[in-house]
Parts: sequence; C-alpha cells; structure tokens
Amino acid sequence: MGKPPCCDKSNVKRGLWTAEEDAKILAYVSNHGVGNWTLVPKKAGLNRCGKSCRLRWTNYLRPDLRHDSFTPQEEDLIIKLHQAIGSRWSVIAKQLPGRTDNDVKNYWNTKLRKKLLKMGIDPITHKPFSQILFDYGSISSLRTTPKPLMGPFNKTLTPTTTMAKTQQPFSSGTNLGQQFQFQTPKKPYILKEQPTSSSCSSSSINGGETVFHFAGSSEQSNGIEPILQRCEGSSSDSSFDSFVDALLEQDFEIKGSFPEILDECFDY
DNA sequence: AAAGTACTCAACCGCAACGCC
DNA sequence: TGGCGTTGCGGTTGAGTACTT
Repeated sequence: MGKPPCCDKSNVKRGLWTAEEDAKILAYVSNHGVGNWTLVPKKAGLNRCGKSCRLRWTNYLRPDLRHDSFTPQEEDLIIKLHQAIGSRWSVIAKQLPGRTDNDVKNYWNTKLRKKLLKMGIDPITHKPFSQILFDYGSISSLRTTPKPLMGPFNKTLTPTTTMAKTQQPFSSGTNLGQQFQFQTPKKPYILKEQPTSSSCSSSSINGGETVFHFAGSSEQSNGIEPILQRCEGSSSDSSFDSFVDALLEQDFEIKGSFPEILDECFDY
C-alpha cells in the first residue's frame, strides 16, 4: 500500500491563492503563530491542504520576505554558493535574507543557469565547457582499462539525442552541446577553508551567523569565474579505493570548512 | 490584431527526515 | 524500537504573461 495523501485532494481547493485566503492565513498566524499546519485550514476557515497553507506562508506571506528583484550581489552570491554546495536551495536561501528556497531555485532555473550557459560555463560544474571537454579527453586517454567512471569529481558524458529544451551550452563554434549531456554528482566540489588573508574576499551574507569566504578577486570575469578553491588537486595524490571513500573524505573536509551550515547535510 | 511560442514563478508532488508516543 | 503524523526539501508542472511572427 502506498503512502496515504496528506489530505483529501478531491475536497480541497488547489491553484492560485486569492487575497481573501491570504488574509485568512495572515489573520490566523497573527493570532496563533506558526505551527501544526494540518490544523490551520480548519481553524482558519480555509478549504486548503495544510501543506499548501504552509507553502503559501513560507513562500509568499511571511512578513520578512522580499518581493523585489534580485540584486547583482545576490546573483553573484547564488552562483558562488551553487558552485560550492550545488542545488541545496534552502541552504543558499538562508544566506539571502528575505529570499525563500523557491525564489532562489526559480531565479536560478530561469535566469542564472541561462546566463552561465551563455557564457560557456556549465551551470552544474561551473567549469568552462572547453575545460570539461579537455578534462574528459584526458580522463579517457588515461583509462587503459574499462573501469567505470566513479568518484565525486568525475563527469560522465552520455551521448544523447536530446538536450534539455533550453540547454544549449556551446555558445558558438561547436555543436557538441547537442551531442552530450553532462551528468555530475550533486556535490561535485569540495570547498577548502579560506585563510583570512588578503587573498580572500569575505562575502558578508546575512549579516550574521554564517559567512562564506571566497578566494580570489570578485572583479575577475564579471564575478562568474569559478572562484572557490576546489579539491580536485588535493585529492589527486590520494587514490580512492571506492566512491564511498571519496564521499567520506569529502564529507570530512566540508564539515571542517563549513560546520555551521553543512553539519547536518552530509551524513551518509 | 491574432496566433503561436517562450518565459516566469506560484504551486504541487513525492520523498526523506524529524519528533513524539 | 517501530509506527505515525508533521515538516522540510528539491524537482517538476502548468497557468498566466510577455514576446514574436
């Protein structure tokens, strides 16, 4: 038997919220606070699923949310954080006051991903496509035995006949983008802890608890150039016996680098 | 002006984690 | 310790809007 639905979908309203429904949620939260969303529809007089109410509150109605467009600084930060930790939108959103994970995710998918593609940068690995192809060529030439590509930093190029609708990574001069899609693990890179030297630009995020440190100058390549130090080099002198070993090592290093943010994210 | 296409983003879905009993 | 309800999260969908032909 499957998991029962969170509510009876046939009896609850779905789709866009009306101003009246918003007002009910706001009134309820201002009177009772946030908690136990499954009871909210009944208590607030809404014919909605509790989950839907929670989503409406967290993504739209919360008073601390910003509804203006993303600033260039926020853009830059999203790109950097995505490069560092991948598509963990909630973690990224926590570094952007007033933004939700949904906001960040949508902005990435509609704007930033395309922006990187236009610049010839793979939005998954944040590497220039030319480098990816070069790396792949190097890896292929090194593979004397038909060993499967494994490990957190490897990329698998899979011949495919169809690219995602908007994925046209090669801006000019090649049609390789139509021949391959890039498949990478969700956590492709390891961040190295940045010494608090002049070579590091400290991105003050959130005015608060957690601050990411980025290496290099923010001026380079419009700030889009991969800036974070990666561990590809550092792991090259230790041969991993297995994918799991590599993940565990990665986990250890990330935890050391960003204990406040990532502490709960890498338990395998 | 109308039709077709592309884009945006709010909302939904399903799964995993969490917390309580 | 396992069951169950709730919450959090990332991926996906689709209605509304903007743009192009």
